Amino acid sequence: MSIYDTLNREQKEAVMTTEGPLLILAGAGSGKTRVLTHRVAYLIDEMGVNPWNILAITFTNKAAGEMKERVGNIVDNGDSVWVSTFHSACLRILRRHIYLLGYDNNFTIYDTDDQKTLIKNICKRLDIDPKKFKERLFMNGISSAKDSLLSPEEYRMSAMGDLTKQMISKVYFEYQDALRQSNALDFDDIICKTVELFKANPEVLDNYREHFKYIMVDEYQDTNTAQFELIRLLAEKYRNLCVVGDDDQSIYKFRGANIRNILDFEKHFPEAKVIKLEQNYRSTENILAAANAVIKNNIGRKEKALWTDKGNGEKIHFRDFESAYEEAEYVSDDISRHVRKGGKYSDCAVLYRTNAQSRLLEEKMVHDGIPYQVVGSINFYSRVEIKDVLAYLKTIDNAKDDIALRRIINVPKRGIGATTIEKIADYAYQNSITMYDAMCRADEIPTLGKAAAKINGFVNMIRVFRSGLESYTLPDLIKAVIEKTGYDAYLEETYDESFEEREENVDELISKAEAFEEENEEADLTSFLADVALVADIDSVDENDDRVLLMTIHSAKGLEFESVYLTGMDDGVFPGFMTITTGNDEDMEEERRLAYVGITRAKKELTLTHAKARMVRGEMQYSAVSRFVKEIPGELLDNRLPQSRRFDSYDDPIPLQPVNFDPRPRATLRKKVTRDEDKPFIAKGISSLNNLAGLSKGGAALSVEKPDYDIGDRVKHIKFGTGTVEDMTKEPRDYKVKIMFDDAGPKIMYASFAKLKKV
DNA sequence: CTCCTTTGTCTTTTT
DNA sequence: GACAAAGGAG
Repeated sequence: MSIYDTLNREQKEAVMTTEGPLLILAGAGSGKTRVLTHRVAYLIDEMGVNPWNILAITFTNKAAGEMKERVGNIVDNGDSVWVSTFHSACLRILRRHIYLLGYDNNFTIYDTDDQKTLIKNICKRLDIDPKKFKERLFMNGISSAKDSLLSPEEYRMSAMGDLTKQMISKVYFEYQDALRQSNALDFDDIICKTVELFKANPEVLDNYREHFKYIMVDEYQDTNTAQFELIRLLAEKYRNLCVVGDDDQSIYKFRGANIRNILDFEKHFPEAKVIKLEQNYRSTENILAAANAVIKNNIGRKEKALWTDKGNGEKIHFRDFESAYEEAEYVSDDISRHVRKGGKYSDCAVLYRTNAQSRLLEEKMVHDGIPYQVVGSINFYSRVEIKDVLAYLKTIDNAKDDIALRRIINVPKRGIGATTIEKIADYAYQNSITMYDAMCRADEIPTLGKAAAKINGFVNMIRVFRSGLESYTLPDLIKAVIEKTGYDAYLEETYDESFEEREENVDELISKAEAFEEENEEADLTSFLADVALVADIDSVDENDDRVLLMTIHSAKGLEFESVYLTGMDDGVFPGFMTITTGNDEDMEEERRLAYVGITRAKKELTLTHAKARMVRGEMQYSAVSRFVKEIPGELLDNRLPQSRRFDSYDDPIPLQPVNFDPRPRATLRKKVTRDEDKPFIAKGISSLNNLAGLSKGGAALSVEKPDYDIGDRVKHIKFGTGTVEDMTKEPRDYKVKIMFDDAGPKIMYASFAKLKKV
């Protein structure tokens, strides 16, 4: 009996088809990870392929690590297989060869924040009105140009007759120049510079073609044009390319993912063999039926028939709530119940469409003492304090990085203000040198005056760090930076409330540097910075922790849980308001695929929740049950939808508009709200809001009416306990109350949401 | 140059 | 409700 006997017929066929192009259409939960690992093992053990000749691309670092581990469990010399993400694989290649494109091999990586800062600076220099042209527009424009491998020149050609595009083209040129000047690459560059490298240097490409004779790509449906081109270049010679994907799970169009890559695979590789994996080993029949019922509303997909032998299982739970607050309460309570029955916290995942929705859930879990981890929202490495420290390291490592330099030049404060910085930037720009080089010549810049002394001090400090680079270990270097710059003290005086947490984060960074040195032989500063730039938040999840995971559905891709809560199943939240109003079918289909991904994360239990009202950007939003819930046959749910809604067709726009929908531009609406606050429209909104918050009991329906407590009264809050009302001010829409809580200290809150009870 | 307040803006998903 | 930018005072 061999390890391959545990595979089903199709899986076995996929594992044993080692030569030529192969497309594996792997439905959700069909065991594709097993297929991939076994395929690697089979190549090595049975086909005698050198592990070094295998390249496997995964979607996250975490997935790469897991696959490496599993392969290592099956075969002896699995270590030399390249298993990594597109970005880390390309990074490894570029570190060796990018000098051929005129960059230094110790280039830095710009994340989205850095990108934005750079574009902002460019816009300022080009005198672009930020009100008319938003940075976002340029970022998206440039990014999608790069995703489709358009150089600034090519983009300019395509921009003919389109004023906005011409504008983007201008910025794109400047942006690319600035990146080169700073010896930096952005995320997209990591891929497309590799393609550029291969195209410009056939001998390098050939070298890697010989290296990677067998290539596998996971989550193929989410590759973009640049990634496809990269793979095509590498695989063209030996044509041993195996891609695994599911067109129904393509959810990264916004990031340039091109669903045609999977739909047209057989056109690009006519000799390709196609294998469908349709048996689902993850979910019960009910969950699968729900997923199938939703996804079948999409057109233009590859037909698949997922099935399972796991039996019906429990019905899908559907719960409808008056407010997002109650929704969070239910989810939290239900998880507690699950644990009381002997389950684990880590069996459960709470998923939502947008990161902002995590807040209420989190509060509730803190309150109930449920251990949880929020994945996403703010990546560890994008916290300000971490970015600051990293900016120091970047400046020490690669002094060409202007963005990093600008970040720390006056943090902590050392008396170098905005005017001085702009003078340096101007001088640098005029002389085509980096800002750091300009600062080294501070005495030659006439306009600086006495600020020059401060700049010399800064430059000297960086020089000292740099001279210590040889002798310091990474953690020591970070510690030295924090000490010499007085960064700890700076944190304490800048963030009076959160400084402890921030200091812990910095300590965490030091431990990560320690771990990095242990794991890597060549643990130099450059590679540490690169490693850190490509870490996704999901990579930090440890299965052995018994915690509930909270994350977006996007982050949950590739994961599975015993019990999944899909929260915020509201029309307007999921699918998003924008998708509904623009009426773009493609966008709606992508949202639907996202729903499909969410549903299919569940193994045994699936709970869908909807809240009739929730706060979105400070305003109450009312919504109907998500159309995706309505696409699930009623008999699969344990709780029928409310009759009136259930049989509404959602083609009919009127009943499904959020109650406060108003076609006027926001600004107009807002002004009106503040000016005549007791128009029926508003009054109605507020009173129903009060009902939802459970405040109508005392008869005080309108929140503009005074609460039943006053300054000096003792009140009780559900989370903060008892306290004394210190101040109360009437605002147009609500009362703002300041309370000194006995335990939690002073808080300012709005009366209608605080749910304060007089004691 | 720095600190504070006020004003305005907000499509969401991430390597 | 959260955050960045802008404006004004010290």
